[in-house]
Amino acid sequence: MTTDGELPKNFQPVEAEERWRAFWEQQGFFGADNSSDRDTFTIVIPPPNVTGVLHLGHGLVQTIQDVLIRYHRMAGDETLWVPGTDHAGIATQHVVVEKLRAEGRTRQEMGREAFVSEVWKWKDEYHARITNQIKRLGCSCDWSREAFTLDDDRAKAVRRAFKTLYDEGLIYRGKYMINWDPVSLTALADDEVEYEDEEGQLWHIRYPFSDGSGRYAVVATTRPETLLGDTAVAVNPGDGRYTALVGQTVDLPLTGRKIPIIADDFVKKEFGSGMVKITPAHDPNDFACGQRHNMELINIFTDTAVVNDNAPEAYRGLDRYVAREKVVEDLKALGLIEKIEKHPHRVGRGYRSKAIVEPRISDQWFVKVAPLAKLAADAVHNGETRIIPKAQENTYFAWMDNLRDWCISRQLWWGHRIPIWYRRDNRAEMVCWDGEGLPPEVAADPDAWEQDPDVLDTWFSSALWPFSVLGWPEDTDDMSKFFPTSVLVTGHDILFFWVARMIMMSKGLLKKVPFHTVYLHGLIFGKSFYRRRGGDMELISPTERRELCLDDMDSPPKGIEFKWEKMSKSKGNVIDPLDMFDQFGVDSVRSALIAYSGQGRTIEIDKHRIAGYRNFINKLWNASRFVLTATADITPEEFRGGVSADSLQREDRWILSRLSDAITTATRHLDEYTFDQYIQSLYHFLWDDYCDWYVELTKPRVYGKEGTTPESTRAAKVVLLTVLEHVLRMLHPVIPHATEEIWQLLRARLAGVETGVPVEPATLRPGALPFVDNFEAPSLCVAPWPKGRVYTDAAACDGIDLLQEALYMVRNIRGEMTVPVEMKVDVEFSHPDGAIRALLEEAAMQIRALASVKEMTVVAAPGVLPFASKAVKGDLVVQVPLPGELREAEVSRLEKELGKLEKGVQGTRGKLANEKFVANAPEAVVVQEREKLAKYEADMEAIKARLVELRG
RNA sequence: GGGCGGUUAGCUCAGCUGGUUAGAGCGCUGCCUUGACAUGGCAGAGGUCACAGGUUCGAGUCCUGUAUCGCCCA
Repeated sequence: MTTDGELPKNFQPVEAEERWRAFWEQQGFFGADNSSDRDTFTIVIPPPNVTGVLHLGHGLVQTIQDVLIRYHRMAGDETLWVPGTDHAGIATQHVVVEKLRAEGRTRQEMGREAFVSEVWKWKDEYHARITNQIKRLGCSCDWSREAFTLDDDRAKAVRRAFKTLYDEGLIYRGKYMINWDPVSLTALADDEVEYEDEEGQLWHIRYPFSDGSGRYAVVATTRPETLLGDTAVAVNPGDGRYTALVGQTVDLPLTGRKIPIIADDFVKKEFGSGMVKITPAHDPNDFACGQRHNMELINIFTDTAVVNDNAPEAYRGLDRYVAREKVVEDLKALGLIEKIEKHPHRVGRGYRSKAIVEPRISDQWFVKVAPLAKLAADAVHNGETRIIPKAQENTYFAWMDNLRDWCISRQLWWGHRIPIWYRRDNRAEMVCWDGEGLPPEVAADPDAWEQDPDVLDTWFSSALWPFSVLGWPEDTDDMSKFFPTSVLVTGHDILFFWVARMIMMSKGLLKKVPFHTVYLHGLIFGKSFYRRRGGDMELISPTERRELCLDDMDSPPKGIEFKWEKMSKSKGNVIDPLDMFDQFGVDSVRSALIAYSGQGRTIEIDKHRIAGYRNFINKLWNASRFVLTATADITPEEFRGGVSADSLQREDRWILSRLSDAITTATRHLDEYTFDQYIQSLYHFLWDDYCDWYVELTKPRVYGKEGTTPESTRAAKVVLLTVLEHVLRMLHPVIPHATEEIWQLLRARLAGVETGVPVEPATLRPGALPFVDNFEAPSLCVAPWPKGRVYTDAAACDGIDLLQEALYMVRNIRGEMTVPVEMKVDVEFSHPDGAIRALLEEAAMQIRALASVKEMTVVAAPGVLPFASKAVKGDLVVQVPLPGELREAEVSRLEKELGKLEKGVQGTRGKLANEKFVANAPEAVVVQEREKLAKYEADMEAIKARLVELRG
């Protein structure tokens, strides 16, 4: 570590991050104690998939959690953050299958066991990558409690949950229509299908009536190939056009089958001709209709969506889209296509494989969700769990009211095996077993039984996550100490997939909510660039984007536009967090993410904003560098001794008051989950109040300029250190590495660690500086969170307000009149109030330093000067004598000033002229307006008078 | 088609229960390498708060409608 004599000019993030990460881990600061008697604060991580690598969305969700966790740890809670990863059944199986395919292997020829062990290898590699990335972010998880959704303890929980629900009749098996993914070869739940509007066609097909009349029933369909599985034509019973036809039959083309015309309410009269084909085995609505009419189910596809033997020979073995073309061709040849129209329609795709889903009848396991959904909806209604932002609660309720049963079986090998054994000679006889190994019946006669080959939906195990990671179903100390957990942080896109199901399972199995608060953040979007070509927008490829250096430009060149879109590799709009870490440091990325977190559903992140926080951290670093150097002579004893109240100067009392406010504000924002405002409030406190004002105001004292006493110098130094130390503590949750780095430098200097003397709170001594010195803690991450509202000095604040105003008036003149800094000016302040004159006199040294002033005079009434730039604010008048040639510049400056005042006066005068305003508005508001007007008018008069003087 | 959310400075966003001349960061203009910081300092320009009505003494803020973008659901 560098000593503060040779601190680098800029903060070096990468090296510091590594060092402090190792230190925190070594010291075990992040382990939680389930035997402590402190209040708990618990978060269970949304487990990232082991399929991929960290993206900025992970960065956001982990940072929000870490901010909460670090804050509560500092605030003294027994704090636990459980990390872990998700086995992601379909996604992971998918990538491993692809990898095998590239190697010329298939899972079928390998066999289940070999394949699964192959997936475990993949999992181990990616798991290591993901966890390292989470650690790189600085996350303060308790890694001793890390869990994986497919490990042994979680398997126990899954079996117990399954058996419990099975015994209660909430899990059942049945033959129903499900969404079949013909690439992943598995069933999907309803919410695992993504629908998108695509340009399709509507084929109007003639079905000849069987009566030989030569007439046709015309049906419209978006999927002509399914004709091969049709079992009826349906009309609406109220459709007068067709009432007479019901009961007759038509000849189903290409198949030689006759099918009936039936009446059913679900048919829309307006769709096509009002007659629709019914394919009960390949469409959910038709399936329901088929059930009502007791129809046969003709499944015409294999599991890879190839036409099977239930169809006429000519079509067998064709892929569904090839079959479509042939069916249409054959129908055309027969003259049975009436017309073909363009028709946009919704196509469902598997959310992992992106394959078009085929509705299909099959035997699957389901969770009966209605009773669980009611429990889950009630939990939010009655406030046991609250959702932030509140608007999302409506979305949640809408979903809970419309849930269909949840298909939980997946025809995969990677996942929790369904804990059901069937008797081979009678599959209706089954055993559900939640213990280890085989159920006793099966163990007694293994050959007579076989286990269900399928695995459970990943979300089934994820739904148990908040309690399975704490040891449920065992009665563990972690469960009794840390459950229910405090907050769940996740993206609003998995409110249903995951959040709702956790609440359902937790309420259903444990009769408790899994967490008291759900905080939903937005999704991160990136900038994609397009070139306008005619009416079309053409995506600029990632390669060209790099060549043109579009990302480094502030605005795109002519002809190129950008759009914010969901990040995707193909669009080239992905911001790689690891790149950002290398470029700007982890703390900057964390800060930017937190600053963005207040936004709604989409977060449009720009790397300039990350750079902005890099600058902020650099500001913090340099302020600290200055303070450390300037206060090098302060001993631990002096610092711990504090400062007596009477040696505090006005600016000290002001900054301590401001610090008090900052503590209250920052704490409130963290408690209210307004993270953007938390960091913003500290940003301004540090940069504006502390750096721009306090540090500058105290410089004359710190440097011991004439007129300062040693006691005043010492007070300034102690306050500089005290405020800085508090800011470090408050920023630590979001900027953990840089703050620890600086805080440890302070601690090494001030804690008196070499003597091992415990630090005594300075607050205990009357009249002493009322802020506690906290260097007892070995690390900032376990230092106490500052307590708010301990110090207020209104008079000091008024004084600094006036001083700032006075300085602003002089600086404004300097700036507007373009007076170079090196040219020192003389200033005359005038004010009728002697107390204010005294205040200005006292601040003379500071005013000279901060406004480049040579001679400063303070008088009761403005003097007559040869030529001076003049500013007026109420009773305070500032005159800056300047060379006569600036007369014109002064006139235009004053005119500009006058214009500003005019704008203010107009509004105010208008209000006061309105009788109704005066009559109806609260007295305080009216008085305020009157005072305002009086001030404006007075200032205007003064400026006008001055203008007359100058012109005359 | 139903539901929800957004529309505030060139860009990205704050703005709580209606009441100072509507704010911030980045970008922009001018001056400045002054002994923490040019990843900086000081000063400055820039907004009819999407549009149209309404409620009110008073609307960025509340209500209705329109436009537009986006998300979810059918």
